[in-house]
Amino acid sequence: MSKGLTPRRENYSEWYNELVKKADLAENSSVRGCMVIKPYGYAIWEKMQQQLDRMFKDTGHSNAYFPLFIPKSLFEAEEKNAEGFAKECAVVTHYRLKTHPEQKGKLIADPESKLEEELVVRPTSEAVIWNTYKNWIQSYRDLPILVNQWANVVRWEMRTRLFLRTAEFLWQEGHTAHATREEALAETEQMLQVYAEFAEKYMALPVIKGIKTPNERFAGADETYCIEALMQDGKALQTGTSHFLGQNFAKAFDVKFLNKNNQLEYVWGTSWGVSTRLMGALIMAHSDDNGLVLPPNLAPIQVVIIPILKGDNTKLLEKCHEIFQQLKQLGISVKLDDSDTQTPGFKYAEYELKGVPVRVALGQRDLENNTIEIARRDTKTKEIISLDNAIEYVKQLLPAIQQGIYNKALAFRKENTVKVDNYKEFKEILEITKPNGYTQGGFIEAHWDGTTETEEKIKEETKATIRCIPLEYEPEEGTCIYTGKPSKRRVLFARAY
RNA sequence: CGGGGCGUAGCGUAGCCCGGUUAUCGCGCCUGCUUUGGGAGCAGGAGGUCGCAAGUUCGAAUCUUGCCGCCCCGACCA
Repeated sequence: MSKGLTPRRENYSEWYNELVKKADLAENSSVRGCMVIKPYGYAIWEKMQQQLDRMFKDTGHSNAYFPLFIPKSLFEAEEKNAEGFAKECAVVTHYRLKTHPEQKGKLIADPESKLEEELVVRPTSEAVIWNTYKNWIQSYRDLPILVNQWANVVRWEMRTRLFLRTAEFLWQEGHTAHATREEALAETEQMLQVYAEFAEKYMALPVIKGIKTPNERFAGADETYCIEALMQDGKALQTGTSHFLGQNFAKAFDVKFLNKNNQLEYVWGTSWGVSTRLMGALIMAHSDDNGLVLPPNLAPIQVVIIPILKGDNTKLLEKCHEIFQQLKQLGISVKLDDSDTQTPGFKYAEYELKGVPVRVALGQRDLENNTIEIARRDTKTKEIISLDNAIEYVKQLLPAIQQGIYNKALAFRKENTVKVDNYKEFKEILEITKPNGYTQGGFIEAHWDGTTETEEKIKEETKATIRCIPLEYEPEEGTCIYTGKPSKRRVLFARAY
């Protein structure tokens, strides 16, 4: 482990890449565009999964699993969806290898094994799932269907970055079917709410809920809802989406049901997902030049105990084990690092790099004074307190850190969200680098005339896109910053990942 | 797919322009001793198809050609 990270102000994306690797979250694999998620990184993902899964179950959903491969004919069925993903699909064309006729030890796809129908590796599962739902649904009594799946998907991206954009990634995709438009819309909004709550309470990440413009909408949806977060470099990151599919997939796959009046109707659908990209959001929202900063609610290790070993450590280690047990009984995930292969200083740096929220250090001197040193990762502050209060102190410290991290991110977002009313200022804001040396742009609230042409022009000229039409913004009369045409509400612009 | 850059030990690199003993240095790794309250010190040690292939040459990490891979910038994207 080499010392130190590239500071954010020197090179923000270098900082990100190094952090992901040095904190043992993930690494590049020998497969182009695909990553290996390492145990520590996967542990964080598992914490996310567990909590999200709980929230899905609490809102009535069940998990299921659908195939990785989608026959091309099925994939084609919903035209817009197919078109939207066509350019990034991996396609299976053969089902067998054979020895190379000339080169010993080499294999080639057996030309004899060409598939009659090619298989698309799922970039998303609407096609297989709606094709299946067709068989599950006859009557209004079969509805709603509330299913989620945890799976991997493949999107052949041209440029990839660990967690933010990889050719294969892990996610969950919810797919629901409903008898009415209202019910499907309510589901779409409910799941957006679930995502927002998860982001704010668990990831300590404030998010803006909104609706995508037609241009940014999911291929095959009537409406796409999203949550958008602001990263420390001033770029926006979409952290979750929830789609109202209307009857598009029902029509494409002929999914009808008999309603109470004995009339045949198409089913209404939704789909919603979050991915391992959340890991990228977590990293870029909170971490600093010393490494990861993890919110306690998602930290695989919430508290680490480091004994300062010297001479006879029997009493010291006894005390450490006692503290370990007491914290563990409170349901805190705690690690006692009593290895003598590293010095304490090394361990401090290491656990800081890994974002462990609370560090507890105990040495001979503490035993004599009946004290203990407690350090918090988010503020980099440490205190020496009485050993008698240690457990209680740590217990209240974890929620305080969780809140502290959220508050900091929220304050950052407020500082970096501006209302802008003319295009000149709009362009200037995007180019200003803040005193910290690495924040540029941020969220810009501005009026837009509602046309795709204007949106595209602004994107071409500034690289900023409309992240969403925020749900919670009050309507406000104004004029489009680009065309001067009338506008009824502000939308949220930013440069985005 | 266009434009730029890079492949030398697990990682980061020097050497290449101007070919010539045993391929440089740092981190990491191993052993031993001393250490341990913010990334320990000293001593010793292991580790290399110089991306691959062909060519030029008495001789190639170094020059030439071809190929492969990776990174950065653009178009596409959770």
